[in-house]
Amino acid sequence: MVQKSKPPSAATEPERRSEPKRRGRPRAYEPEIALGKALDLFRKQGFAATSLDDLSEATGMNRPSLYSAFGDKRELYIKSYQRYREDARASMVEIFRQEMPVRQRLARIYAAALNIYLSGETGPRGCFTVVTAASEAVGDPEIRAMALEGLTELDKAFANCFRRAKENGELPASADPAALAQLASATIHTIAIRSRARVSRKELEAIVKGAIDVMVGAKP
Amino acid sequence: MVQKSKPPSAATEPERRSEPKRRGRPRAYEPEIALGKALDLFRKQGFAATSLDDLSEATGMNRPSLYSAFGDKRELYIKSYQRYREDARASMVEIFRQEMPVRQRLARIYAAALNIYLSGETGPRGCFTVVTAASEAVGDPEIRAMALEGLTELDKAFANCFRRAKENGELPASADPAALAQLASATIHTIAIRSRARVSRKELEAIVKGAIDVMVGAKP
DNA sequence: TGATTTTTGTACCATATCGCAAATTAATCC
DNA sequence: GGATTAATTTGCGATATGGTACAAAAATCA
Repeated sequence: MVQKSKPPSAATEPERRSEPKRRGRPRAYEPEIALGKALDLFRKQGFAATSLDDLSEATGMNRPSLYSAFGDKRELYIKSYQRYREDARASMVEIFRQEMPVRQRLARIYAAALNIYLSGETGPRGCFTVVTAASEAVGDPEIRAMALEGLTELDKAFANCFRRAKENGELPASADPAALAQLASATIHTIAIRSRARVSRKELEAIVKGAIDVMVGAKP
Repeated sequence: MVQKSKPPSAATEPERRSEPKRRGRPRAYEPEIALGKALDLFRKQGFAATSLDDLSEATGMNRPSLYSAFGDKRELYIKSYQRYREDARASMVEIFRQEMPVRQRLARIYAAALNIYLSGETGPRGCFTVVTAASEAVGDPEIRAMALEGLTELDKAFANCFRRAKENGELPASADPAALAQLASATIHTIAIRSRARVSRKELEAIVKGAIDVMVGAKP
């Protein structure tokens, strides 16, 4: 029940700035990587199918430690989802910010999404929002709010992207950024779902290419 | 533990043709409606979160009866999914078959989809494939095969639809039916997901309209 | 009526699950 | 070194879960 054989010495703990010299027994785990392991499990199995024993084994923490660190199962699920959203946002925010042609921007966003969805040792992990959060959303208002936030955040980013493209003359004046954005989001959703059904990366990339062609016009 | 207070007399059982005069004690349930109740539950809660007690209560059958009729939980889940796909196909096959303008055909397909996704007494039920089957698909080859089948079946129907539209001159010669089809499927998937997050019917219809406009051109 | 057949109803088993309490260990503070 | 603090470990308990055995019930057949 140990996360790392090597205990975190002062030298091997670069993130703790100023070393606050915590009082009691030191933690045998690092919260961030433990949360990452929990996230992996929830993404793979969903909420109900993931037991505390599974989580305990994956994180290397026993149950009381899990509770003291993250609260009960539902809280851990929610914290995992927050972490997922932060990671996903981090992997895309730069692509949305930098200046580049729409086509390239879209291609890079979808490449980032595919990397998130297809990674995983025991099979593709898919998208947290699509695979499990949407499922829990009907019954849990807090999860529903987070899922909605995730959906609209992506819609807005895409809408912004198409609006800029229109201003740059990359899209015709008749283009509707909001409608295009929702199609762009829909493409994200469809590859998330298909990746769960183990559709190959190649096919998913073909879907992405076709979608981009329809949205911004076939490459000249 | 009774499905209907009125026992099925010979007169009130129109579907059993020729009345084979079954030998033993008559069933207290009708398999078709019991399967429908199980389907509702699985759609709402997914596989793991649905217990046999839940299923027993919903179907009005006790567990031994459930087993003798449908097998274990996984088999019941698979039979529910088959039933769902049959129902979904039935609600769309005519729309795909009949002769009508693309725009109208798409509108009617999406209306049918929304009816499936938004119905439900305790909240929107979403799409079986998207909400729960995609989740189980990574770990279960049989479910994965069914999910893949459902996805490609829809893709093909849409591709066929766009191919005909192109032949009829409703779409430009440059249109790519396969790419459009995958976008049309993606739109199905996105409204399935959003419906689970309780996005209103109005908003979903707006998304559908925008998607149709992009796919076949804004209405003149 | 009595034998046969099929389904139902009750009860049960072994295990899994969530959550927590109590004792133990390892660090710092004085 | 002893007190204090915080995390770990072990283990428990109440309940839930998937699955099944077995007897009672309700129909047909002879």
